[in-house]
Amino acid sequence: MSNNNRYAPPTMRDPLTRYPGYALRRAANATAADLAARLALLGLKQVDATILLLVDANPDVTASAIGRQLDIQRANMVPLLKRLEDAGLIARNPLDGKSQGLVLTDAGRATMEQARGVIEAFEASLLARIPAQHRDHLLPALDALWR
Amino acid sequence: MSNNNRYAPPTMRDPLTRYPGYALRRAANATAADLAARLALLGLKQVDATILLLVDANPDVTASAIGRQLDIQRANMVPLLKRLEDAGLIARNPLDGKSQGLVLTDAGRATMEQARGVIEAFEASLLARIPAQHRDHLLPALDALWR
DNA sequence: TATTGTTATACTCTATAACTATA
DNA sequence: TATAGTTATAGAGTATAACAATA
Repeated sequence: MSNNNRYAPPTMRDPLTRYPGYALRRAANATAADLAARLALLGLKQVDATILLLVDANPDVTASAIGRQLDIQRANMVPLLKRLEDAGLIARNPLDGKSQGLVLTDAGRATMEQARGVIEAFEASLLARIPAQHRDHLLPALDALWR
Repeated sequence: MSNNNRYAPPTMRDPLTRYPGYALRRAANATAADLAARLALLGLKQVDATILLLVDANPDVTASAIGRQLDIQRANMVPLLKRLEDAGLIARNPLDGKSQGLVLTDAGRATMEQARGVIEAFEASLLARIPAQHRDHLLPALDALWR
């Protein structure tokens, strides 16, 4: 007989599950793994898709500005953008002698549109898993924690 | 004049902020940084505190069982538990010729109690930041995403 | 003086494979 | 045959310091 049926207590007591902050971390990890698997079909990581959408919405944005927006160090943007550039998805556009504006290539725009479709499907499946009476409360509650 | 007042659009357009899944990741990162800073005052990382609470609630639990509960690979539990053992917080208790039950030492119990206090204060401050009408919906919504 | 882009580097976290000893 | 504990190792992701060139 299983030890995990409704008549017996679960094998391990987890005193952390009553904490919203703990549930927040676990839910973020679980859903991130889901999204990562979906984006991997496009050859993209989460951060790649995020950057593509951000560049699309902000043509000629700089690497530094993206880093500030996403909490990524300037230095760590370098290999990230190099990968996207090597993949032919973004191009650099000198703004002055120092800054470089980033833009999507045609291929980048096409990939971005696919990524947006994947993200929207992911977000829909995420919302669908939440009981209806809680659903609309999630985004405002989360926004209060980071924005 | 600032570019971020209520009469001008923000400097960068972020098309991702309307997605609950994105907000989930950002909120998790932001709150994890907060908790990490608080626990660092006790010389603990988040995973350390988690393990201490789990061992306290489940005396003689095995390393493998903790790993399953927390989604940590067996192999990665080894250095984690070694650190806690070296710090004198946990002890190993042979169950049979193969398994080792983990228990808290007296020092481990004291540190665990402190960690629990830090976590409860963190969780209270987290909930306090969420508007009252959304507050009670957070935990059930998150639970639906990972449990 | 502050900012941009960059290089180099170190550290943490995580994933994988393999091995042994025991249940 | 499956599981527990372990070792070794490789790969991400991230943090820090430093530098040159430009605003």
